[in-house]
Amino acid sequence: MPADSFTDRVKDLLVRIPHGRVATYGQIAMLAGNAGGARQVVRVLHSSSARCKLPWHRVINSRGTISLRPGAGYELQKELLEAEGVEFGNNGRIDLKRFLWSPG
DNA sequence: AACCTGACTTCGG
DNA sequence: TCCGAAGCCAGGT
Repeated sequence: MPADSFTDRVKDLLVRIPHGRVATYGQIAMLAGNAGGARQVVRVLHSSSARCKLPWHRVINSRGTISLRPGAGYELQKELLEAEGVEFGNNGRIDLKRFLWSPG
């Protein structure tokens, strides 16, 4: 498989997300050079998280909430993020103003 | 090659 | 602010 595909660039970006920060699917897709490819980021996470190679828990949706449904990993992701210092609001939202990762 | 699916995003009501 | 519908791309079947 190609080494510089969109998928591989997504992997590189994911491992660059700093500890205690989060990124959105759309953001990763855009940084990887494929705006609108948010759903592909999901696929990458499936592949890599299955291999326990990437910090999949640091990826959330544009609303600042966890996309996983309760019982399907939601609580796990929340705990992992809180363990890194990410704070959740009463409604389970993360303040993207403070925790969203910026490659700059 | 066509169809299906998914941890999304955006828009309108 | 919340909900439903439509649009989106790539990999798996």
